[in-house]
Amino acid sequence: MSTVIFTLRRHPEQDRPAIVLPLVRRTRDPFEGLWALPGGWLDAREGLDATASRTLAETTGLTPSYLEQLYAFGDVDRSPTRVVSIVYWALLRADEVDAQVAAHAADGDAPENVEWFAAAELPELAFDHNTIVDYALWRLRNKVGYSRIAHGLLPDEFTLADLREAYEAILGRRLDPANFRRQVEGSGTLIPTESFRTGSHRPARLYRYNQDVELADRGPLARLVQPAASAESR
Amino acid sequence: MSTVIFTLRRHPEQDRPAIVLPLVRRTRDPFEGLWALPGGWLDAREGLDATASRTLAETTGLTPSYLEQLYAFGDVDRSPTRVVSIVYWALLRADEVDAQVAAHAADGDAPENVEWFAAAELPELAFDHNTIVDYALWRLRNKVGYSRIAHGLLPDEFTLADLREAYEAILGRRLDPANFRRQVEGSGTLIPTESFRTGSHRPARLYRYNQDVELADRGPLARLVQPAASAESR
DNA sequence: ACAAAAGTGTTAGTCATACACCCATGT
DNA sequence: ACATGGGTGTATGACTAACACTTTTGT
Repeated sequence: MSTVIFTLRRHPEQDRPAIVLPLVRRTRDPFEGLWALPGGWLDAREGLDATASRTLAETTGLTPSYLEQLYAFGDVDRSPTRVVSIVYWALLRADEVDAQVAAHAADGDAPENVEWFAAAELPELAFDHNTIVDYALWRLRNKVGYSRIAHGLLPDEFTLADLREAYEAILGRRLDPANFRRQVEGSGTLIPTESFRTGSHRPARLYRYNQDVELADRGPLARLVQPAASAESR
Repeated sequence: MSTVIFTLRRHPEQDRPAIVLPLVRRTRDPFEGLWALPGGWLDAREGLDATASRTLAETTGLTPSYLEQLYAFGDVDRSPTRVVSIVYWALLRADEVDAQVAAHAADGDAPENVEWFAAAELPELAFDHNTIVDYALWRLRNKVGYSRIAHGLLPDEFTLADLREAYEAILGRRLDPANFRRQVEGSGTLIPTESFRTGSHRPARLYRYNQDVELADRGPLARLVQPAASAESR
């Protein structure tokens, strides 16, 4: 069981955010010393989703805003000892990650052997994890085109530019601000607030996500899959 | 490991084809007597795709024209003894199924405890298999909208009406023949032949699928997943 | 001749894209 | 004042859906 965890990070020198994900350095064979996806072993008394949530919390200390099964990998040659690995992928809100990282830095108890990498510039990973990340990114890119999933990367309140930059980071290309505004406003998923973000140039209106709308349509799986995210009802 | 196997069947009394799938009657607890998806156990020396192909062949005696992993189900309450089941779904060409069924009928060695059911009128199934079939149908419906997957249900040569009826069976609604023709002709996946199917009214041109085009874009998984269908290169 | 499916043409509506333009703010 | 991002307006082309129409066969 492994999880590809995505969030958005704004590099200090750059002005545009990028997709980043946490990796864990392996401390034993096989692939000792290489970076790998965080994961854990399936507990006999635990559902698959619950296991993914748990291992994710153990790595990042956070609850994902979105969690979905990616694929089950089980080729005989993917590891010296053939292992079937069920892989999930998740989105974390950028603000929660920042808060968590800051808290760790203050306490001096940053998790050992965990590091965040830009998804576009990954090193060689253990097992078939490079392929797995590629597939997760592909799924994310596809899904952003027909769902509201990008909101899973943003805080409660955000500007249209924030949202657009999230889309741009995922898709890897610039979007027309004017057209983007109309599309997203017409989708009925945004609730405008009366607040504005000031600081540079003309203030931008802050929006809030309409929690009545699911981030993604999971079809007949929706009633089966109940992530422990009852915290964010509405 | 289970597989949802779809094919198209034209009922004698009806003129339109419908989606059907084979089920196996359980001969032991749990759920003895109920119908269930065909499946088998994972072999230690076998990849997941290979296992799906094998169990599919054991049930139908056929090689699928399309095979894709559906989902890994592993809720603790899905079975008295909690089992993680990796489920695949597959498409079979209608003509191959007909030939196989006819051969069995002639030999009198029709497989025991296997029966084909219309996907729209399933009985109560064992485990969570009703949900699994619903999900497979949902995936099929979605996929038919952005891929050429419906060709996996058809023989080498087919008319546009055949193809349209396959789409209609999957989507559950009628399509405009004129618009359907233009869309599919413009997609570049069809090769017209010089043959026509006669028999009723004006003869219809037969087409052939362009094997250079994949039935569906599998993204970064494409190079990993190599179904043993090298028979149909070109 | 007529019914029915094969196949062509035409039109209206919707949507994505490009881009010109005005608005409001910090410097 | 002016640069810059916020926000509005508008034209164009692509694609979808609806449907009238012609063609070709079997009966």
